[in-house]
Amino acid sequence: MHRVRFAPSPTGFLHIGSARTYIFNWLFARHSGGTMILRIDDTDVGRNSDASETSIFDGLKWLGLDWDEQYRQSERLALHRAMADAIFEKGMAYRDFTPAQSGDSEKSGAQGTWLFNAGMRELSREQSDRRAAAGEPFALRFRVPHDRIGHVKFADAVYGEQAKAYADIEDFALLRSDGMPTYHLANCADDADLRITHIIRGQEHLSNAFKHQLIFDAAGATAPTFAHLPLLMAPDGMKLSKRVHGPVVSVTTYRDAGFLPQAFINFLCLLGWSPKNDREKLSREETVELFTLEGINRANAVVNFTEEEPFDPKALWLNAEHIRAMSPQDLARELVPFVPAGTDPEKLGKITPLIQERMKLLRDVQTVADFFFVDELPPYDPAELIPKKGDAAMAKNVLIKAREVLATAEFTHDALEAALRAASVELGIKAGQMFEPVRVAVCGRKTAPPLFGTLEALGREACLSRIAKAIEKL
RNA sequence: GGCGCUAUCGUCUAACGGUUAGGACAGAGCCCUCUCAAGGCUUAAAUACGGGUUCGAUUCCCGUUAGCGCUACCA
Repeated sequence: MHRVRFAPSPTGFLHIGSARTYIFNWLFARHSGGTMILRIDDTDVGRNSDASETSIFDGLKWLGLDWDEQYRQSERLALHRAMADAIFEKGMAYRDFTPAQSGDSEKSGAQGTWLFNAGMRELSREQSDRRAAAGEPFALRFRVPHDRIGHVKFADAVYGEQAKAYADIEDFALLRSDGMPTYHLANCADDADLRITHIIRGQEHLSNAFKHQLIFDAAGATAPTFAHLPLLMAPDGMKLSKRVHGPVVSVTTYRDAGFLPQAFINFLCLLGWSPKNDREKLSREETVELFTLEGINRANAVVNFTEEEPFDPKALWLNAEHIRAMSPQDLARELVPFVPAGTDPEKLGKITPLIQERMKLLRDVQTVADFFFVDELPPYDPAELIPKKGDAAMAKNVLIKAREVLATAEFTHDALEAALRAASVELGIKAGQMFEPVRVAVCGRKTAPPLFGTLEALGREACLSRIAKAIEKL
């Protein structure tokens, strides 16, 4: 039985990279009939925030991907310390009384890898105990066997066999001087305790996995299978970050713009994973069915966005595909939050099929169908009313004729079309020349949904009054 | 700097060591058409570079270059 976990730290908004990690974990669990675990990794007390946690839950709720068990890392500190103690008692960790390094002073120093703080590794147990008993603060560090020849090894389900020489791994911290576990320790202790079978997470942890392997080994636990995921990059080649790339990296931005959850999931899982059958648009069920770790590739993927167009064109296209695939009834329901409050559901039901294949985002209803929701059309240039190869006089004739015809015609798509086409014949003009002024009069612009359905949805009264107003303009 | 990872059209990707290197998005053009879409057709566009191994490398190996990640008492 596979057990996987998503373990976000509540220190920022739910990022699309994190969402993708969640999605892959979820797909793996559901595909294999396993267990999905949500674990809030909140050991960094200073940086945790409630807003961040809310954002994570909101985001996951919107995605609609459930989980089976939930934990909070901060409630499991005893477990973490027990593991640290066990490792310490085995002599595989030691106390480091060196005061915490102030910031990134020599972070990118050119003098090779830092391995440990001089003098601390060799402290005798007596000395160490005495200083600790005296209340001197210390961090607990893993005693990496630097002298040992050979490598720490593990098989990554995505990246294959991994090996790193003991001599290249620094004595990382297990416990901070305030007694709180570090990420490495807490992670491994929890993963072991929760009997996690597969750790599916971002590639930024690939190098950390050697340390984690060391911890699992030291604690006498079998390490889960690691499966690292290629990272999401910005178009400028940088790692996506809220700070430099803004709201495009936040899941709620996609939700608020009117992405369908499944379209968003579809887009994200195609970034770094392929069903290998040229399928692009996938339903949730199909994705679960097709998902395997073998389909994950190794190169980072870039999410395209610009100042003008904040969403990846492929994400937009997929969203449009999913929108078109919905029943108009379902779509109308999704549209409700994007439409003026109090919009008549019946009217929305009439409008929806007219705009369904003209939308990329749900919020597009506001620009594509705006004229349905106002009593009075915003001002437009009367010149717009003049049809191709025509003049103001023709426009006026058309509108007067249209007003006459529409006053009596049955207000259904087919009847309307027949009536207006007949009218154009009567006037001796092309059908297009007939439709264009009517469209502008009724919609306030030249590009709009199909005319007859629009007239029908708008209703006789509104059409007639808008045409009358247009005639006045000429 | 050290260590790790990666490299196919602009982007996402496909290709038992043998294909005219395929698909999709975005672009261009045509068709359809009451405008706009949608749809159909067409088009342009890639194996980073250099060495091997092999009858034959996108595919395997080595090097170079480039990018990314880690190198914290953040995660």
